[in-house]
Amino acid sequence: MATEAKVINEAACCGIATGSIHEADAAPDRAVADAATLFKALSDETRLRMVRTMVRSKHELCECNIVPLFGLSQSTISYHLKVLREAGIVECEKRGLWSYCRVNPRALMAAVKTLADLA
Amino acid sequence: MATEAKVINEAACCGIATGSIHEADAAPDRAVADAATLFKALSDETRLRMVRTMVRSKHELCECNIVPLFGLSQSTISYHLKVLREAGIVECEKRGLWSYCRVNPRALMAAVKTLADLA
DNA sequence: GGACTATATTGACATACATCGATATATGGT
DNA sequence: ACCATATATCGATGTATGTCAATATAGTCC
Repeated sequence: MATEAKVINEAACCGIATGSIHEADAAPDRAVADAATLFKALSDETRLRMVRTMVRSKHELCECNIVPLFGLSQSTISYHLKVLREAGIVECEKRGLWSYCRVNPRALMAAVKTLADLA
Repeated sequence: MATEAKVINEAACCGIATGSIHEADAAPDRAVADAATLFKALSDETRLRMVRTMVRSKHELCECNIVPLFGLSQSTISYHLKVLREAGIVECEKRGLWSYCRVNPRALMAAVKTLADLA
């Protein structure tokens, strides 16, 4: 029951020492599920451009600042912001009519750590 | 023509200082395109599990080692390996009938750097 | 050359995603 | 109360993606 995982013992067709393969690494779990959600949010070019714009702006941005930069409809930008929000990458605060958004650096750092743990 | 990018000067509806928004950050370019490809390859749970298995195995793995771990058809695993190869994350070497695969740590590190540059 | 095996490719299919226009919701000002 | 504006949601649509079974390709061994 320790962290030492089960190991595959059958002979491999190709001569690889199968003892070095840990089934647990191939199994689905929370870590890969979360990482997949995060990377999925970052896998769209438009969303990456939005993140880059928010990060490099000195101030938080509202949707009305963002829309004219991308040549896409307001509803599409709103959709992308929602994806980024649900992945925890972006945080928005509603003040009056406007929704002020900024990147959550801790979420990006968590992604960095996930990747670094893989490598 | 210097790296100082164009800036948006129109008045914002919401009171954000628009002078701080740089159009160039929102523009598509090679950097975001490459990053999107990379993150897209990492955005699937099965592929992340494959990467994790390869990274944590002491030896390189061939497809015949991988297929039985995932409950997916051989053609599906082959497809995922192709996606990972084309993103530069995995390298495979054909020796005889077998294709020995391992993760390219430099590619993962490049992804880490891309993310860290964003944050 | 022929039988066998590992991997790659193809075609079909269902589901997910990005996008739009239209509409709904929420807030502020008059 | 009414109107104007910012954002969210909905319905439709085309394209991309993940999956499989079947087939093709390539290498090994007799």
